[in-house]
Amino acid sequence: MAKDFSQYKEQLKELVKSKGLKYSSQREDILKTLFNSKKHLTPEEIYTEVKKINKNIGLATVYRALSFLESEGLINSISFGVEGKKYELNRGEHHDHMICLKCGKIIEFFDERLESLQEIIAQKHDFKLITHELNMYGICSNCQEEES
Amino acid sequence: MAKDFSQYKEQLKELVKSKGLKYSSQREDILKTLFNSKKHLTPEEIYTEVKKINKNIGLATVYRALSFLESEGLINSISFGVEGKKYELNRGEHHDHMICLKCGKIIEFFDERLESLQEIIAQKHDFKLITHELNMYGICSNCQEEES
DNA sequence: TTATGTGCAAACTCTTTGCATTACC
DNA sequence: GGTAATGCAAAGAGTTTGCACATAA
Repeated sequence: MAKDFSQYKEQLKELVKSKGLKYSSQREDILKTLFNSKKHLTPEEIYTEVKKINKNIGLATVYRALSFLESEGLINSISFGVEGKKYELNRGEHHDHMICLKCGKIIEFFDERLESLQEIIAQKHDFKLITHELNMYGICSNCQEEES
Repeated sequence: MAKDFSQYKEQLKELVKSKGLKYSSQREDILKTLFNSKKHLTPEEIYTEVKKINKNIGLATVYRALSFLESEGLINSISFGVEGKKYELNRGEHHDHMICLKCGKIIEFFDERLESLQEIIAQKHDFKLITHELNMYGICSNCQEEES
């Protein structure tokens, strides 16, 4: 069952309170923008989106909020070769990415075998695995059709 | 058997010739710097290194050479969260990376099971896999000892 | 000789920071 | 009322580009 936005909002409120910080509508709006997005967004895209709700927000606030939210684990970022950093809401389900080199489409997937295999490899190197990032680059099925 | 530098130099010469371009000592020096390095280097670090051989080289030349060499597959780049893009010589052996979050150490590894599993997953999504990048983040064995 | 490659500096893009002001607790 | 958060503008870092000159073919 997917969480609805009020649960993320609650999470943010508790986090802010537990740290003795203050709640702000800006951080909420940014979180909501990521909640509503089906794809990964750049800081610039988030800024544009949030402005539709709150015309007065500044780009610096977006950057500040993003690093805060990421350091607290409410959101995640991925960085692909050329396109720079992109953010997504941490919906509590780890996944990896396939990125189409033609159209830029991002396919999210999860495979348990991949997870456990990495754990085995880490152990072999006496490495304490905390997290990982797997990006598979190639051509998505749509673009393959267009090629032929 | 590991290749020695003359083979990379030859590869560069042939590439340049086949494209109707010109050979330059700068590109060679940059390639040699990557050949001699045991770790991944940032453009700035490469610039500093190359300057020891060729005092007159410009940073712009380093950037231009790096994107040329990368687009031709002679070198590879990886980009970790904060530290930006880093380059390494393509020694013809694909590998993935473990990155220690404490000391920044990079461990290279290769595991065939990981490769074939990705191929299987890609097929399931009708995705034509071309390349991938797997970064595992955690604590290396040295840093684990220090912790306890 | 002629086009590519280079070095330098300026331009650009992305991100961070300083500061006065606003707004939460 | 006191402190964190914001908006703005300026500063920084990293990278790219324009142009005149150097150099390989």
